Formats: sequence, structure tokens, C-alpha cells
Amino acid sequence: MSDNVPVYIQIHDEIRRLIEKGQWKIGDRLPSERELAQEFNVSRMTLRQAIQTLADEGIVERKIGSGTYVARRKVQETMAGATSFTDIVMSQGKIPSSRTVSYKMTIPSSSEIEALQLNGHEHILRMERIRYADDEPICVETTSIPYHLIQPLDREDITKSLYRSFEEKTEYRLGKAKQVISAALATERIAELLDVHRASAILVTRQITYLSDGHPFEYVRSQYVGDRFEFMLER
Amino acid sequence: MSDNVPVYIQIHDEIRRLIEKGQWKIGDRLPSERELAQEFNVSRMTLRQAIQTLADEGIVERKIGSGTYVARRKVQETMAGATSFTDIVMSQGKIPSSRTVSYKMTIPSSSEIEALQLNGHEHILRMERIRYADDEPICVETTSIPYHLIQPLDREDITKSLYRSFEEKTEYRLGKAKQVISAALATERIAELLDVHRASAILVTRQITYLSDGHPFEYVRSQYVGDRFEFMLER
DNA sequence: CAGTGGTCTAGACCACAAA
DNA sequence: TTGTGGTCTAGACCACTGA
Repeated sequence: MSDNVPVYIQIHDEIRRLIEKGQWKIGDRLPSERELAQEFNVSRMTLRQAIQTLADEGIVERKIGSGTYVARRKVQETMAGATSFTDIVMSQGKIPSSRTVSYKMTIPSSSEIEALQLNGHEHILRMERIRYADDEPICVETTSIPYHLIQPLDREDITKSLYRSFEEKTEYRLGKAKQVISAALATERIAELLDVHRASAILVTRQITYLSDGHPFEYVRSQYVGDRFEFMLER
Repeated sequence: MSDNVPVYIQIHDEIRRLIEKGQWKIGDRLPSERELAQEFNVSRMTLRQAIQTLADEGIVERKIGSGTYVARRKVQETMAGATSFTDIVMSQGKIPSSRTVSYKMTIPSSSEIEALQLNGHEHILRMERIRYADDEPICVETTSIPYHLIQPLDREDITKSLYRSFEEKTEYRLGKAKQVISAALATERIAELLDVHRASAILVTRQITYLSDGHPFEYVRSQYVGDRFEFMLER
């Protein structure tokens, strides 16, 4: 292991790797703190710090008098860090996928001009996707991005892992995000895309992600099936 | 102080109380961990655990090699999670009000037993309120609290400003809150209370607020009219 | 009952900040 | 150089869970 990285972080990473590798599955009990401490050759307090970090991240759950278990889902990460649909779904043990319904360079609508603080002469990329968890449609997501920001990215960068590609291939860094959540009834078109009845309850979110310098980066409107998705947050 | 409450929680509460009292103001440096440990007559590790909890809550900030400082209160503090009903309504230039529909001591339901971690023999206070903005009904809110926690409070304390009264009149301190947001259709009863059509879109939130020692304090279920309310988050 | 996580002690050495 | 928070040890006792 590398030097000058605290031991408890190294142990945290190792245990997390083992869980991801499948050494322990969801609901499994980990070895006791005393056993793990011996195994990693550290004191129990140090081992506990590693477990504490995992617990803070929602990766494991501790039960007094019983043991430490691989958690069913991460609660905190959902709204805390960079919320990607992929992370949320995977943390619940389901397989995320998506289908791109449309993808085009176009002229912004008035709401896009306002959200992205455009002058009306710039072009944007607008794409619409349906997102699935275990092949069940969960939401329809419309993303709009000023074209000049993502010029160096190709379509695969954008549709596969936008945030990572963007930070890797440009000098920009992402900053805060503002999100508004409301509820509405499904329109005919949305109902069809999501395979629900017309006038089902829909959880609607509109999010603007900003660059670290405060300029808008993307504007995302999502419509989730009300009974297939929940937002979780901790404060 | 009560027994069987961990020392580090007691110290956490005491330091927090001193900060609120003005012993140290925003930006002030607290005494060093070694000093505080001596002052509270505990080991440094225990004192650190108290400071850690305060840091997690954003009440203090640690700076390596420098010290521990009282964190500056940000306006964004409320925006870190979701903003409160009162704040959102007032920020839109409207006047918030509420009407209590029911208020009674009763036996907890199974979902309340689970959310509040009760044993089934304890009583709870359950109250139901309708919240308005400029006299337009916005949401129905059901709050459940273990009775023993609010025994010293009277009905006005509870309905007017529960959190403040609770922290003023008891030794308990409030900690984290977990919230889940989803969407559903209005039931007949909710539709009537909120003056909307049956099967309107409803934004549903369930929140559990915890004490600083991790025990549940209250369980709140809210149902907002979908086209009259939005949640705003920043992250 | 034995085993678990939760708490706590009284030290220690480190990297870092500030004077 | 001094003092700070960050990490770490090798024990200890507790309340709780589950057989």
C-alpha cells in the first residue's frame, strides 16, 4: 500500500473493493471488527474508523450486538454528491440502462435560454433519454447543454458518462447544482414512453448544473414514474 | 445530565449550547482539543468524537495545524437540504398559515413504530395540519412524535414553533433528518382537504428527524398539491 | 450465554500552520 | 519552533443481539 495515505482509508478502499468484487454480497455480515482488525494488522479503533467511513457512505450498516452488514442501498449518496441516475440505481442493486430517443443540435427554447443564460444566438445540444432499472422504465430525461462547452466531446462521451468526460477533456470544472422538484400528471406521450397509464403521478425535476465559475453548464428536466422512484436526502 | 447518554454526545450538546449562548462567536477559534479534553475531563479521543459530530453538522470547521473554528452561518444553510415550507412561501412574497385538523395522544401505527423505533407500548402525539400560502391550501402534513419527548411542552409550543420550543425546554438537541420524496395521486380525503380534484398529482414526502444522539424525534408525512408547490435544493 | 458493536482511556508520533 | 488537528495503539467495560 502507498505511504502517507492513512491506514484506515486504505482499509476502507480494500473492503469496498472486496464488496464490489462480490466477496460479501448485499445483506451479508462482514467479519467482526476484532477479526478484521487482526486480519489487517491494526488496532480495533483504526479498523472502526474504516468501517465508520463505509457506514457514512451507506455502503455498510452496523447493528449493535449483531454485526456489520453490506447495506441494501446507499441513502446519503443519492442527493449528496454528484447525483447520477446510474449511481442511484446501481446502489440499489439494479442494473441501469438507457435509450436515447433524440439527440440534436438546435436553437434553444425560451426556457432553455433563461435556464442556461444564453443570448439566443448560440446553439445547444438537446437530447432526450429514457432511463431504465432492470429494464423497467423509470424516467424520461431531457438534457440541454450550450454547444460550445461540449464541442471537444463526441457523442459517446456525452451519452455514456458526460460529467467524467467533460472534466477529463476540458479545463472546466463542475460546481453547484440547483434542483426543483414537483409533481404532475403524465401526459399522453410521457405515459407511453414510460409504459404507465395516462394521468399517472409523475415526479418532475428540473436541474441546472453550474460550472465552478458559476456559468450554467446543463439544464435537465426529468420525469419519473411516481411509484417506481423516490428521492432520498439527508441533512 | 442523564446517565447512559454517551459522554461525547453530552459534550457535543454542551459545546453547541455554549456556541448558541455566544461564548464563542462565528469565526472564533475554540480551545484546542487537548485543552477541551482536560476541561471536560475526558481523553482526547472522546473529545474528538464530540468535535467530529459538530463538524459533521457544519457547526464547527477544523483546520489542520491551526485549530477548530465556529463555522459561519450561511444563508445557504437552509438550501443545503430542502428549504422549509415557511421559507419557501415567504420568499415568494406570500403569507404562510396553517390549520390544525386533529391533535391527539394515541397508539402508534406499525409504520410509526418502525419510523420512530418504538416498542409498541409507548404513546405518541399525532397531529394533522393543513398549510396555506395566502389562504390557498398547499399541503396536508401529519406529524408523529413519541409522547415522552414532548411531555414538558404545551400545545401552543408544539403547534407554533416545535423545534425552537423543544430545544429551549428540554436538554435534547436535534440532529440529522432523512427525507424521501415521491409522487402519488390524491386520495379522496386528501383531495377534499386540499380543495383539488380527486386523482390530482401529489408530491409526497416522508421525513424522520433525529435527536443528536440518533434516536428518532419526529416522523412527518406531507402531501403537497403538485401544481402549487415545488421543492428547491442546492448541492 | 458468548459474541457483537459502542464507548472510552492514556498515551504516541505525524504533517501542517503560524509566528 | 511551538501548537494544532490527524492518525494510531492496546487495552478496557458496556449494552445489546441471538442462540
